[in-house]
Amino acid sequence: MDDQPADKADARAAARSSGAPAVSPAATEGTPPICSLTLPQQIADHLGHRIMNGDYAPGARLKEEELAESYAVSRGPVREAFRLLERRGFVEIVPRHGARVREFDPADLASLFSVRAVLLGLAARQATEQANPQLLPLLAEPVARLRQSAERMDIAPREHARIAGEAQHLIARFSGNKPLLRTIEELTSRALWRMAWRDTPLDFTTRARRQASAKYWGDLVRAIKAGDAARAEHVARSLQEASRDHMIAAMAAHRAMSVAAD
Amino acid sequence: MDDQPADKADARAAARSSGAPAVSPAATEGTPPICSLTLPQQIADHLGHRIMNGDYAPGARLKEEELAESYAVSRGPVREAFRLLERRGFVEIVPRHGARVREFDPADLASLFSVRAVLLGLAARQATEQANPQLLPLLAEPVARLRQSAERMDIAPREHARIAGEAQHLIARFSGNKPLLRTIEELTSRALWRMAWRDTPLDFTTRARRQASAKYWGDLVRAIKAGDAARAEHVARSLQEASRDHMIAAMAAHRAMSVAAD
DNA sequence: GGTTTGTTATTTGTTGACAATTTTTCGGCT
DNA sequence: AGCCGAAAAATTGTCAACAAATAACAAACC
Repeated sequence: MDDQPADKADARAAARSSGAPAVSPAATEGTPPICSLTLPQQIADHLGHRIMNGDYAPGARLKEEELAESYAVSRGPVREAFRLLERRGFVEIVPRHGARVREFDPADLASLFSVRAVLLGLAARQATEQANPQLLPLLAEPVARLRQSAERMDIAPREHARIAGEAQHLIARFSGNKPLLRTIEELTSRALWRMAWRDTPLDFTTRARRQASAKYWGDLVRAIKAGDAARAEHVARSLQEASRDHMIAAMAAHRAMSVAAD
Repeated sequence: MDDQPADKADARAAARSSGAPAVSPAATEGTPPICSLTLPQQIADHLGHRIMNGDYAPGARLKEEELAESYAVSRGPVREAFRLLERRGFVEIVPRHGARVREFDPADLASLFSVRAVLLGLAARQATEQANPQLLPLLAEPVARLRQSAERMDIAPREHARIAGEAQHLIARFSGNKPLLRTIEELTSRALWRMAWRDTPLDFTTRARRQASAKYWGDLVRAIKAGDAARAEHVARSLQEASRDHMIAAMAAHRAMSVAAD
């Protein structure tokens, strides 16, 4: 007696009532109005996290119907979620072949950081030129925490990275350059994804590295305070490039160890 | 006797047979297979050109159904075309309010070129480091044409701009940095759109400017040939920054004249 | 008269079905 | 046995209709 659309409707109902794989706060049917986030956006966020988590390997196909079923929605929102994820650099959409998780080209990681380095350099320069008096007070706190973290090594690597990212974001924001901010944020999300990749240690933050980084940040703050835009650019860029080189070296070492274990 | 869906179907049929506002080679029903380009892509291309042409003012709303009817397709492809155009920076999509042509913030134009300048600087540096022997021969032709154009002023401004863009693209390609190339191309498409805006003269290419530009290109080629990556970066960046400053000045002058005409 | 609220109308969000295309599989051939 | 070709299955592309949300408008109230 069950006609075909019935099972799908049932699946949706089940997913909605049992909150398991449902998008997030949709849930118990009693909560009607405030989702604020669009359905495709919720799906994109969730899928993005799953991709970062390694649930989908790079190059894996993302089938529309399959995901639509798992999220208990139709294919339309899923398709739009793909577009959002493509914009964020997580997937690539090939016209007649569907969406795939973007491949992981290790060489691109270094390239990504090189680009980010020059952009953050420019951001530091323009932020110095803007000379917004709000910047230095706001920057003081994360920089102090970074220094403290380098001295006492009492902050987890992820937290250390988060604070550094916060400081970089401040620089980008106060550059007063909207396209620059936008571009940096896009590249950052891609870079972080690749860095967070699976069993990569992510603990590139040795004591020496943290101390070097703290020194750079001190120099950068001084340059901004002095209004020396050219120096600010140079310091910010060098900071990022040093970070990049350290990361590449650490990854090479890690890889060598892995190979040796075979 | 005509029910509601009939008129729409008629509209589609009419648009298909009379090739007027149809996308492009869809047409007479007999030509089935080779479109190679997806429907949303065709729509996005066409809409993009219309936006560049000024047919839609910045901030104008792009209504799905309206465009769907004009292109004789459903709303689905139009919606996806919006997403493509958003990626290219032509429109912005506000979740529950639809798509609008992106506003024209003159300040962003200078910012865009600043970002482009540092990125092309990095591209020149890395292209020099790569030292691919194919680059210099390929670069020779457009640079020669640029120099000739500066001497004889016998090339239209648009063509001059096109050749310059071609040379820049070569630098970006031969940097061997995929994320960099990608980013530069994205920014370029946005910048060109804004430059081509309406009655803007676009003729920033005075004789003096062309000569200065040609000189920069000569320096850049020499730096690449000499393998001096740092100098290549500096020259390429300076070239773009000079171009940016000239453009800003020209636009300010143009604006002053327009205001004086009131 | 101005503000607020209820109603209507337009526009976007979502859905399920159908069509076109691609990928896979199976059979036949060299 | 390996390879090419054709049918079948699976997957994406497109469509038209329905539902929800927003925007516009009108009327009533303060």
